[in-house]
Amino acid sequence: MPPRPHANPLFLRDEELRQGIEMLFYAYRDFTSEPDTILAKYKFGRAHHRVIYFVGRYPGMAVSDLLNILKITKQSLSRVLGQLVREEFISQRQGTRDRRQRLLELTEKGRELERQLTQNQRERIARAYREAGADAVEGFRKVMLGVMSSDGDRDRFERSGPPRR
Amino acid sequence: MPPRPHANPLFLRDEELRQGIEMLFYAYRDFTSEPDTILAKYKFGRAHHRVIYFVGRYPGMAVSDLLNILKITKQSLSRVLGQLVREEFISQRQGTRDRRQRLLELTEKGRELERQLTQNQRERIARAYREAGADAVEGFRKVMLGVMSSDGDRDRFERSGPPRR
DNA sequence: CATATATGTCAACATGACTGACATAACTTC
DNA sequence: GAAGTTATGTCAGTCATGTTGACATATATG
Repeated sequence: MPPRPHANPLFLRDEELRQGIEMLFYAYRDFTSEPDTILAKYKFGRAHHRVIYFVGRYPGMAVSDLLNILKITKQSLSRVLGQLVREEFISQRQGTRDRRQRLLELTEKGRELERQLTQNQRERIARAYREAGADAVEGFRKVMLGVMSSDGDRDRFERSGPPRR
Repeated sequence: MPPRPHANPLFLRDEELRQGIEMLFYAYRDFTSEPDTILAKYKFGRAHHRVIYFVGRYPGMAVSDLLNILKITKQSLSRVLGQLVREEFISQRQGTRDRRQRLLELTEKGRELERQLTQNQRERIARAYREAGADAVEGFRKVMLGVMSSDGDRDRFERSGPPRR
C-alpha cells in the first residue's frame, strides 16, 4: 500500500521527512521486540531492560544519574529498580564522596541477563552496520545526534575514535 | 560520566555497537517527548498518535493494515481507534471490494491534530537532516532499514527518488 | 454448504508512566 | 550551628497501553 501520489511541489521534501519519522517507528518497534520476549520470562518489562542496560554501562552510577538518562520520575524508577535490587540483579552501596548516594552495580546474575538482552540488540546493530558500510554508519550517527534534544546527551557520543583522514 | 575504560581487544567494536543501541534510545525518547505533551491536552497517548499518523499517511486503509503496521492486538487497537472514531478524529466507511472492511480516514478535525503532531517531528527530522547533510541522510536510511526485521517494512521505503549519478 | 477472514466486543490483568504528599539523611551555605 | 538544599525513598491513587482468552457477526471464498 504505497502512499497516494500528490501534486504539491513540497511533496518530495514532505515524503522524505515522513519516511524519516516512519523509519524511527519501525526500527524502534523491531529493536525492542525480541528483548521484550526474553524479559517476559523473568516477568520484567522494557523498563527493567533500560535500568539493567545503563547500570551495566556505567557501573557505580547513582540513582540520580539514572533518572537523568531515563527522564522518568523517581517513583516510576523506584518500582523497577526496587524489584531488580530485591531479586538481586542489581546491588547498591553507599557513596563515599556523598554518603546520600546509592551507587548501583549489576550482580553476576544481573550481568548474565544484561548480556542475554544486549547481545540481541548488538547483533541487530552489527548486522545493520555491516550491511550499510562504514560511511553509512557515520551518517547514521550524525543524524541520530541531530534528532536528540540535548547537548548533554550528544556529549556521551564523542568520538575519540579513528583519526579522520 | 564516560564509560569506564576496558582492556578487551573487542572493546572498540563493542563500544561502537553500544553507542548504536544508546543512540536509538535517546533519539526515540526525545522524538516522542513533545508530541506526547500535545496529546496529553486531548487526553490521548502515544498510541493515538500512531493511529492518527498512519491513517493520515494511508487514507482509506483497513483496520487489518493498521494492525500489520502497529503489531499490536486488535483489542489494543480497538480501544484507541474506538475513541478516535467516537470523538470524530477518524471516520469509517464500508469497503466496496470487500464489504467486511472498515476503511479509515481522518476527518478535518483529525487532519488538524495530525498536522500539529507531525509538524513537530518533521521539524526535528528536518533539522537533523539539514545539519547532517545529504550523504549522512543516505547512510541513516541504510542503517535504519537494516535494523528493521522484515522486508515487507523495508519495501515501504523504496527509493523511486533522484537518479544516482 | 463449509470454512476462512475481517472486524468487533467483553472481561481480566500487567506494566509503566504520572501527580501529590510526606520523610530522612547528608551536604552546603550563611 | 542553624537553615536551606539535595539525594533518595515511600505511600497512595490514577491513567494509558499492552496482553490473553472467549465469543459474535457479517462477508468472502472454495
